[in-house]
Amino acid sequence: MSVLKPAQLSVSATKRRQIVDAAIAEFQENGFAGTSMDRITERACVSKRTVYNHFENKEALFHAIIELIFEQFSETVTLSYIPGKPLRPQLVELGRAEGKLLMSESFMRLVRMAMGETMRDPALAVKMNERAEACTVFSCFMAGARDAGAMPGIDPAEVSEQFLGLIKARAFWPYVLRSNAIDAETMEAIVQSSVETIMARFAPDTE
Amino acid sequence: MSVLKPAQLSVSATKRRQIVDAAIAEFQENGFAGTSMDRITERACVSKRTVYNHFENKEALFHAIIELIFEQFSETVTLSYIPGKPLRPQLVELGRAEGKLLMSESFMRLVRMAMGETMRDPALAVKMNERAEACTVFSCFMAGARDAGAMPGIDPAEVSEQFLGLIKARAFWPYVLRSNAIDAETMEAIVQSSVETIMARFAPDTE
DNA sequence: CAACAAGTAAACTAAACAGTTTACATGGGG
DNA sequence: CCCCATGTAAACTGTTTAGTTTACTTGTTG
Repeated sequence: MSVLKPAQLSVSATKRRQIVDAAIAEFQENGFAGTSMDRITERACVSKRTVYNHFENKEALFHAIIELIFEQFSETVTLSYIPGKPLRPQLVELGRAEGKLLMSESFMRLVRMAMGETMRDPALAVKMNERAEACTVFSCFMAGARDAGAMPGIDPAEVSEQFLGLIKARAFWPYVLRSNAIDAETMEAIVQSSVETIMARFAPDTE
Repeated sequence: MSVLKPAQLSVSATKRRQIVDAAIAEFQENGFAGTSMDRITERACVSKRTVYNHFENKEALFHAIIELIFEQFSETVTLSYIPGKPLRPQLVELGRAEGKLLMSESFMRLVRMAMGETMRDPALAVKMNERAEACTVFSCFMAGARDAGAMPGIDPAEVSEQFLGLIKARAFWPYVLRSNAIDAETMEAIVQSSVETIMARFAPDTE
């Protein structure tokens, strides 16, 4: 039992990394049922037994990977409302952060695959449910704005859902269904227009 | 070659119907890769050769079915703007029609599966792209409202996308990802609030 | 009713798959 | 320096799959 510090290359748990990387790619490209352990093995440049030493079976490998990717992305959008500063530019900033995530090729591939698998695998749906609390960031932001008097009397959950909805309607949804990539310019316009709508409804007096 | 009129039971193209029904169920339950032709055969109470007489292969059967279901649903939301009548109740009506579709169990199952398959099958993405023009209904409605002076100066596409986005953010998206069913009461509240927001932004003077 | 299109059951092929086993290699810590 | 965690290659099991073939039956139409 080695007691290596995490920063080190940990000998040949590099293997684990190779497996995980290969599995991510394969699952993203072919979904769960469409991916074979043999292909993962080959892509990872690793023996099949090694794969089964690290992960009990295909299902376990799949779940480990979903967990991992969600972890990686849940750290992306982190902003909170700063009292005193005007609301509009802060909303724009928040929208841009979300936009950046939605423009990530790999994130979108993951989401598309995961959606398709929630049907086959109810446990995955539960996992996604828990992780989907990234939306909490938005909710907390709106609560902060309300408490500071910038958006008096609103329901933070409702406003954050509407704001996210406006952005996703044009930046996320079309991308998921039709593989329409979105350029930075369009994304900026979407964010601006979404902020405009939210302000008109929930902070009409400002400005 | 029989020349039977469509209304008739067309002898044993009943078989075709059985195959299609079974395939719809299996594909919705297990996705493309997860579905076997044998299971379709069995569920259809039909011989395997019969399946292959009607559809060249699994892929062809899958595409025929996607086509079919989209056809079936593209007729659901059909409303156009009526000049003279006030805008708000008409928007509510439009929102309710969309809501009804989103509350359909079978439609949502299809969408979830289809999303997962768009990755594996680019041709499917193209097909969904074409079909997604159901959104045209919304766009035309908004254009009608603009031309009648109810929402002056708007971009119909933008408004329709925002309206749809607001509804889907709470009625569609959570359902897709987390299998959260939505009751009629909640749906009505969502429609009302979405209309409110759209009015605040794009028709503020009215009322 | 004869003939043919369409259906049936069941066995078959060839490939892919998840997961196991075997016999062997290696390299780093005690 | 020796030992054992861990890794490797490759063959193997048992199952599942898409798609074919064969020998036979049925129902509709001319």
